[in-house]
Amino acid sequence: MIGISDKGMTNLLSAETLEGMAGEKVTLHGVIQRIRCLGWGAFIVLRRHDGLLQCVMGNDGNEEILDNLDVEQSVEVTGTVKEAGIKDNSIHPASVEIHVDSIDIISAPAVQPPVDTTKKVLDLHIDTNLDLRPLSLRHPGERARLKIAESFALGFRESLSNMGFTEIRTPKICSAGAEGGANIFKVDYFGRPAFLAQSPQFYKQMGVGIFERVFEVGPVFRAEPHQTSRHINEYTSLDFEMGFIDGFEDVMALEVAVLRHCLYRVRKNTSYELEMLGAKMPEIGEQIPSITLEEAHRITSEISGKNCMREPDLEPEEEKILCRYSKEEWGSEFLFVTHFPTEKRPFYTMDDPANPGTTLSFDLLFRGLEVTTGGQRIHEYEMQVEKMKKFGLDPDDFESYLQAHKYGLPPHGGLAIGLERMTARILDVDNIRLTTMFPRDAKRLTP
RNA sequence: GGUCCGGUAGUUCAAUCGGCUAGAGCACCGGCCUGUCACGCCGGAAGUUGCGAGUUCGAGUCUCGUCCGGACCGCCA
Repeated sequence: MIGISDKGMTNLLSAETLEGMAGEKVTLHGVIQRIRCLGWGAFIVLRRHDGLLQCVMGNDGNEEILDNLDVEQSVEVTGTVKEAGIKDNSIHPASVEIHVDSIDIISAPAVQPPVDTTKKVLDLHIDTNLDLRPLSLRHPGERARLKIAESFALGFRESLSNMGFTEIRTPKICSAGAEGGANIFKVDYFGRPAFLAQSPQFYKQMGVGIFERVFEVGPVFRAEPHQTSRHINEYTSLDFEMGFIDGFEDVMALEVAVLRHCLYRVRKNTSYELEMLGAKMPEIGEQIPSITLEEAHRITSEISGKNCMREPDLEPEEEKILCRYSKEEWGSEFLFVTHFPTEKRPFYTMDDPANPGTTLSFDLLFRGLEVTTGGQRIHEYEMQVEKMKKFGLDPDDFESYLQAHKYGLPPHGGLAIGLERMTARILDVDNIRLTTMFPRDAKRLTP
């Protein structure tokens, strides 16, 4: 037997730690991101867990080792931390650098990278980028997007956790789709048909009966064969569901609070990445404006000159017009749109008793794109059974789900935020695939 | 599924009305450079123009077929 102790674990020497260590000798690891050779020596930039670190090495007596160094080698460096004023905003820490005593190659790539990841801008065709994802994501700007998405999701978890929500993990292999639609992936489950989850909706509602307030960060699957820059077939859904609401406005109010914290967390945790990418973070003022779908159509009809009044939903062009309008008129880059028609919303959506034909539901638009859908759900058993029948669904097919209603549920509602879409709009990235680590679309199953 | 656009060096892009040896940046290789920061300077190598057929004296360019991709639409909690 040997004992494994957590004492004496490797100190990762974060960028912040290194900034306070001028004059000290350190040994650390990294991967060579780029090398700039000058007559007297070289600048060796290491890619580390939390940024890029500049190392400096003179030629004298080092000709052979410098000659052997190459990008993407894993190295161990020993040297002295020195003050530096580095202008390149992809370097972090920027206030110090390492004056190298020795550098050892621990591991080297088998072949030269097919694309240039050493430059500030990774200038790749999207298809090349996605084919080479294990490599292209090593580029500081590419991986920064994933860090920002991570921080946003972390903010989501933190804020809900602090407000008494329980984080749940629900099955992704299900016996029926949450929407009953055709856009669902079928899988073989020991000879029985099963489906990949389109949404944790059913389980969130059951969760309300158990914990009152629940949330989940997880994958959802959509089998729609659409080919657009804002759709992928597997994405990360930030979901919550809460009991004892007075109306769907409570859900929207909570989203305002959650978003505020998510944006705070992104600013706080990824300021280096935001600056490197030149991101313009949105601000949330006192409130986020909210309009009904009818008002929305009136506005877009006036602006575009096209009559949109009879559209049951918002078209992509309308979403863009509305966001521009919201920013100019109300100073908000976020905009709620409420009261979507009954037939455009799933069967579990609560109808608005005051406005027949519409539902107590909302979308949140942000910078021209729908990033959230939510609303109040039906909590009474009989009402839910009736609406299923109206939708042409057989309640018997949803027996296990309906246990939640049958045994009593408080009035409740919730929402889902698309993480990759949110990240793409924060960073002004055109294609959602570029804010996804390994995107899945109709034509892409690898890497 | 529909409409439009594209496929040229490892990569990102040029190539005028169909006309000279298909060019350039970056990467790569060689040389130079005492603080770079998308370093700089000099030189070099690198191509079955997605694939197949056709028209033509001549095709990256025009036509047909085929494969692959992109944008938008349909669709979309």
